[in-house]
Amino acid sequence: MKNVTIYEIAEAAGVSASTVSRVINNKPGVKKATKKRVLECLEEHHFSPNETARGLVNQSSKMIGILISDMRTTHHTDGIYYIQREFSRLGYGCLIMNTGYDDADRAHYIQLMNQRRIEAAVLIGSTFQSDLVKDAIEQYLPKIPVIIANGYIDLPNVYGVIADERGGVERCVDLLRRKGYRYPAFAANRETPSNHLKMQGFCDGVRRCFPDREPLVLVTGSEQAEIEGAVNRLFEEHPQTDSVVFSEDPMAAICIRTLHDCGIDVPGQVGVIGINNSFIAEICNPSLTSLDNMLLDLSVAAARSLIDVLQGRHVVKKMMVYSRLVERESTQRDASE
Amino acid sequence: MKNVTIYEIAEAAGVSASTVSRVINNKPGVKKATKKRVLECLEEHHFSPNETARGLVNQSSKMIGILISDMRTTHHTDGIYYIQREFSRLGYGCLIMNTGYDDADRAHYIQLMNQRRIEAAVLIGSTFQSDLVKDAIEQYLPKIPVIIANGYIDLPNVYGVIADERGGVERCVDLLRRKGYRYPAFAANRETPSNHLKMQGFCDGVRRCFPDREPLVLVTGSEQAEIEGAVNRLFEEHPQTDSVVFSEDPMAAICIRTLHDCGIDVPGQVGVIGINNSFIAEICNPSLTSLDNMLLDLSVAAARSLIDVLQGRHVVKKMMVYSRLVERESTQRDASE
DNA sequence: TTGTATGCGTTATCAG
DNA sequence: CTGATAACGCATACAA
Repeated sequence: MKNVTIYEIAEAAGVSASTVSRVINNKPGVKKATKKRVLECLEEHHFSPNETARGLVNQSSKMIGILISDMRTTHHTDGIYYIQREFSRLGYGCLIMNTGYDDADRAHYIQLMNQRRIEAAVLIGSTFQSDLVKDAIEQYLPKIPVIIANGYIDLPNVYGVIADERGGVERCVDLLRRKGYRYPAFAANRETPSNHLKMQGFCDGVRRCFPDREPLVLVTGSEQAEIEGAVNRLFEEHPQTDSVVFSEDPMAAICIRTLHDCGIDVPGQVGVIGINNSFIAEICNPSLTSLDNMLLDLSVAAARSLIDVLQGRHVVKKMMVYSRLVERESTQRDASE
Repeated sequence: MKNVTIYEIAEAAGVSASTVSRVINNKPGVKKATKKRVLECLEEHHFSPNETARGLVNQSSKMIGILISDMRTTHHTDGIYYIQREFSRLGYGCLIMNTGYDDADRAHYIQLMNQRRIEAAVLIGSTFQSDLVKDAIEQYLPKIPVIIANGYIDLPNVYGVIADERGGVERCVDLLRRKGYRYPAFAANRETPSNHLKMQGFCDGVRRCFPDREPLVLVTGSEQAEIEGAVNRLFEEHPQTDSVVFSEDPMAAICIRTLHDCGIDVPGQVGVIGINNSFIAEICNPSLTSLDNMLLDLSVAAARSLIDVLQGRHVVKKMMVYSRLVERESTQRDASE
């Protein structure tokens, strides 16, 4: 019960395989009548062309590869979704792989992508900015366009669109000062290039807004218990702390919960800011002020660029999408105190 | 700068292409020495086999297809993640497509999957239980194993593992009664087979726990504003309502926010239950009692089944994963009132 | 142990 | 307008 081939169609229609091929691909130079006949046979036999064979002869897989560390990190799924939809529209399939955070594994996945002869690749996340990944791209994907969402690698075939994390977080500090907070801290879940930029932005802001202060920065881990623990420790060891910027909304949400359970008022006693402006920011109580780093716009830009490259248009190699600070209740207090 | 082929390797190593092929595939009958020489050339030329060509000759794409309505619905990404990882381990690539909710589109995507000659398919979500999808499977994927996560279609090559939504929601009603709530309502975001089962479970529960009561059920839409509106309307039109079960956690979270803004106490005046036991349930304030329908376990079971089928083992055609009710603060009141 | 020839399903290049 | 024929890159039966 294998799939029917153009030869069987050809036989059924009393023509040659080439004619069938021409009909399938809407090529000119086929008599109306025969075309109609072939079309009928195609329909009747439920023919659907073998893309594998097509890919072989056309030297084109009509597939793009999407690499992501872990697609369960929700703030990236919007991007994948968008990219998949756009490329689907153009007849491309999307091979999606979760690489994890180990660079050697990633190199392996990049090789796999090459074996599938993908025509372009999207790497999602700043953590793909590493030497091993760079080497792997040079070795396995040197000729196809590669775009990094929220990152950049300096190679001829690599494009990047990055978020304005540093500037965005710096503006978070501005906001905190405007609201009367005096002792801000910054907490990241893990060490990533992206989080590093956020830390830098935070330090920039603190040094500018509170020149006498040493920026207080911590790395917590991603588990709920770790974050709760870190928050508790933070307020024990630095009781003067009156505001925290978190590298991701969920962390901020957990912080709000934790403080609430300790009887600490947000935003009255402590101001909290998250990053990504995700759904969680809306449903927090108090709702969460969050830095929207425009991850979706970023993916949109990435997809557009990639499509442009594939269609031979000139494309900016590296660009930045500006972020936007969305104020909500978690920083809403008078600048009085 | 095309990719190097086995012929070029053959030439470089001074052997024939078939020998190279044998080495690559670790087939027996190659002299140690030549094998070593070939291996060196392979390494040196950065050879990586063209999976497209392999697929053509082997009649196997080494790809599975994953169809999902919208991967932004977070409670499904865990499943995709797991499935991708398991199949990756076996050397399979995952072609992932977001189909949307239109059945005709889905049929189209199923055809696309066939063109790529995927070796198995995973359909994620109860909404794939439709006649058009069934027809499409019969027509385009009649011979490869297809598994539906949280659904089932009666076809020889289709397997299904479903969640115990009906029983689970019925137990939610039990819990509410035990906690002293008397006027429960149920709200779903949209009409899906899965939500339908939940509604039925709710009705079962109400009829058993409160025989004199007519079950109160509403469909709200998925947007935040729609849900807020529905909640407000619910308590206007049915002021006696003292508890609500929502088809998804985020809806419940929004409800908690909305009630809080109206000065209605949860769980004191109103009990709230969500479904999926997602991250949101933990960070709600009050934290959210939620029915864990074991979506991850469900995906695990689905992946296992699919792998078993592919490896020729016998597999249960249809199975159910039991749900688990996780009590948190949003229903935590004494049964007094 | 190795090489030759053939085919996988399709498209493209020629002739006719 | 249509039909042979040769690729595409690899694997395999068969010969040597």
